[in-house]
Amino acid sequence: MPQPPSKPTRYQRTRKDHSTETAEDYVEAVAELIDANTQCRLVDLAQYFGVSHVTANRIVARLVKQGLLRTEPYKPIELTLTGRRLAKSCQERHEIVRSFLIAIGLDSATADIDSEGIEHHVSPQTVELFRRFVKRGQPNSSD
Amino acid sequence: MPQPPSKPTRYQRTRKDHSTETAEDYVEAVAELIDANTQCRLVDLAQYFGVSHVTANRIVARLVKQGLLRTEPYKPIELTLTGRRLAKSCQERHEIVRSFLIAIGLDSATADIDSEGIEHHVSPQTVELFRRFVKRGQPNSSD
DNA sequence: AAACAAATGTAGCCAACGCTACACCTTTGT
DNA sequence: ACAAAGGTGTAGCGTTGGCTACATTTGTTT
Ligand SMILES: [Mn+2]
Ligand SMILES: [Mn+2]
Ligand SMILES: [Mn+2]
Ligand SMILES: [Mn+2]
Repeated sequence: MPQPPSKPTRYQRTRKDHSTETAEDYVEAVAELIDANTQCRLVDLAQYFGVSHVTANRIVARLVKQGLLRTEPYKPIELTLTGRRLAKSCQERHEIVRSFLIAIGLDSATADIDSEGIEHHVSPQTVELFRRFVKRGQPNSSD
Repeated sequence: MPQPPSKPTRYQRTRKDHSTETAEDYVEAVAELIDANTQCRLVDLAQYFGVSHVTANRIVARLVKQGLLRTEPYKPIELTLTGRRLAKSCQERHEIVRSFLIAIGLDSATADIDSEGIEHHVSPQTVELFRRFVKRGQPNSSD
């Protein structure tokens, strides 16, 4: 038998979301820190995520191995082209989720928090619906 | 100095969401399986989540220790009162998120998937906004 | 009753992501 | 130049959640 696809459960989708979540958040953070601060040091990342520098260091090492970041010992952290692209698309998606939550009436502080988790679980279809909703204010009629 | 609260980053909130996610999903699943099938066996849970029975077993053991589930060897899994309450509130929150996504135009299959991840990251304020949005039907209807 | 199938339990492995403690490198200030 | 401070690296530990392999118990079928 040629391996029936046996569609993954929705829980498997959520697990997959979580397995890419760290990479997404880190490249996004590196991009933001470079943008705001001209460079991104390990301590900056550790503080940004509220973790120890050891945790940040190990994660950075893995993302280097995955081709998203570039580092030299004791030097600031840089994005590869792939990393920069991923950061950009994550920032856009994140911002759409955040502004959508605000558009339906959430305060911006809570929107900051909620969108940080939600952003990794929205399908392209959902992002598109959010985007349209934000753009046109209220309506979401079918068109 | 008396330890300034030093508000947790939004990433710490997301990590906290994830740390309670498994418990929430499992009690919800146990409740649904009992409701649909009169009892919940370990294999049912393993299949439900798409994991091995070993993984399900270890998680069930931890939830027993946490007072959410009750088990006897080789017997079906039961909810404690605390577990049943948690299951109910999670089911309600999950259903609000799911029906909200449908209300803004998402197909129900994708809503099933997305809501499975999103449900754990919505603050009470956001749930309330979702609930109101669903209640007054499409945004065009006024009340 | 015996055999077989299914469910459950247990041992032991791996990876991710937290941490502390300590060592080493770099930068800064005197 | 050198000491202090700060940033980085590494060793080692804990928890969670995946897995395979194998043992044991339970249920079903002959
Ligand atoms: Mn983000
Ligand atoms: Mn995030
Ligand atoms: Mn869920
Ligand atoms: Mn999540």
